[in-house]
Amino acid sequence: MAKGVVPRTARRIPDATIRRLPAYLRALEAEAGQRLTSAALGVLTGFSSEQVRKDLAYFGAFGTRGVGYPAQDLASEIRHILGLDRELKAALFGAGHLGTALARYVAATHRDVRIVAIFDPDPEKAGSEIAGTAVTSLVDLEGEVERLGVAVAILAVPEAAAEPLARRLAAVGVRGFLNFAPVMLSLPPALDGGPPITIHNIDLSIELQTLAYFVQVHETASV
Amino acid sequence: MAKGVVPRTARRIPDATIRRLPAYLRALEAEAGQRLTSAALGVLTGFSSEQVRKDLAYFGAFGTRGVGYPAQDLASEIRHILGLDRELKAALFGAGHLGTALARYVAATHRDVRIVAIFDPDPEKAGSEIAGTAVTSLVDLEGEVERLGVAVAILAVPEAAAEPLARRLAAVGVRGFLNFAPVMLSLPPALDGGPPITIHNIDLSIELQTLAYFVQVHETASV
DNA sequence: TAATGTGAACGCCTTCACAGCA
DNA sequence: TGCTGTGAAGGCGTTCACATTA
Repeated sequence: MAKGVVPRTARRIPDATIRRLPAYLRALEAEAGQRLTSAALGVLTGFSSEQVRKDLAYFGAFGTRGVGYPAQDLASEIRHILGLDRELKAALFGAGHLGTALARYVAATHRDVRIVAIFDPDPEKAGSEIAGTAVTSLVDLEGEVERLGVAVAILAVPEAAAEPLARRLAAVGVRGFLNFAPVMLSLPPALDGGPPITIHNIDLSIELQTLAYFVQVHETASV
Repeated sequence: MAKGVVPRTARRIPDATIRRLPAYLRALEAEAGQRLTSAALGVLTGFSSEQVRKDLAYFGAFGTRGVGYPAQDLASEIRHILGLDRELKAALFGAGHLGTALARYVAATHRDVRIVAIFDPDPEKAGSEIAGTAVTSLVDLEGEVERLGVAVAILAVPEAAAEPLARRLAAVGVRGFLNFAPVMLSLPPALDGGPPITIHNIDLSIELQTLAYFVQVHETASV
């Protein structure tokens, strides 16, 4: 292959690969050494060295044969691939315990993601502040979201509130959702040929109930 | 998800199938009608009808050709498969905002999962109560866990605390972990040929950072 | 020599197509 | 007739094996 800049759209990249990139990034940032081999990165992240090499090779040839990967440069590269070299503007919905925990966690650990607004319908919460961001009522929700340029929404709201809210947000251009409510969000497939909408669901019940299965199965299996 | 050794059952059941069972169960309980076809279940859960049929067929022939599946019976069957016909005893670690939210959510929505203990090192929290369960200090952690028969642990603790804690718990027989700390837990592979340990990680950073990728990619793709 | 980058083989899931049965 | 249950086909992702190169 010709040397130099590798086209970023050359091949289709597996979702599974994308989901491993944050782990590589975390490991690279924690190490901060000069170089790491794919084997070392594998140990740090729990993936095989072949997996590490294949994943990274989708985006270009960042390593040096016989040596390994340059930690700093590779970290920058992954940040760029994930789009974390530009600040991601997020809005949080729901200032309950879950929302509060999320806001604090993001503020404390993600320089690349900024929570630009926190919305909650409770009038008693409006005006308070969580991790440096004011809690706002839902009056003029759409106006605020558009004014702030919110790209993604984090939904920490009750089950019934999630879908109507998501629809309103999708209508004003929010294209990513991190949904903690135990419902399958079904949104219209993006208005008028606009960019697709991505939904990531985090469902505690699924995790708990599948955990129940694996714990139970292993119980019977050992007999 | 953790891989885990697969026991000898009739057929090997894909992990992906297990992860869909809670969605079927939720849909069946919400409907509560007499019968549902695989197509109807598919619409409710967002999966294809073939997928629904294949998943259910792994465990037996529950449906009637030309008719569909009996909602009540199928729900019971799925609860049995997941092991939810016996109460799952869980302990929660960390009584911060996240832990509080989790405890309340589980208490409010899961009759089949019971949080039998909440542990937190903060002496000011010990003695208080969350969702009807007392918060306990870490004194005699092992004794309490064994006495209560804790099967799974929910870890809502700081990053640094997660792995040492998990090791202590694994040593006294806890076999399932739901880990919210952003670390790859690496536990010894189950002591003396005992049952395997299952770890489910819920990592907010991974979800946020991959969401950043998809939002970004679609941006460039549409131009 | 050591470790990357990559075609090929493999295995797991999903989708397809249809046989089987109330 | 209508919908389930299931072998076969197909697709996707991981693992293997090795050619490649600093």
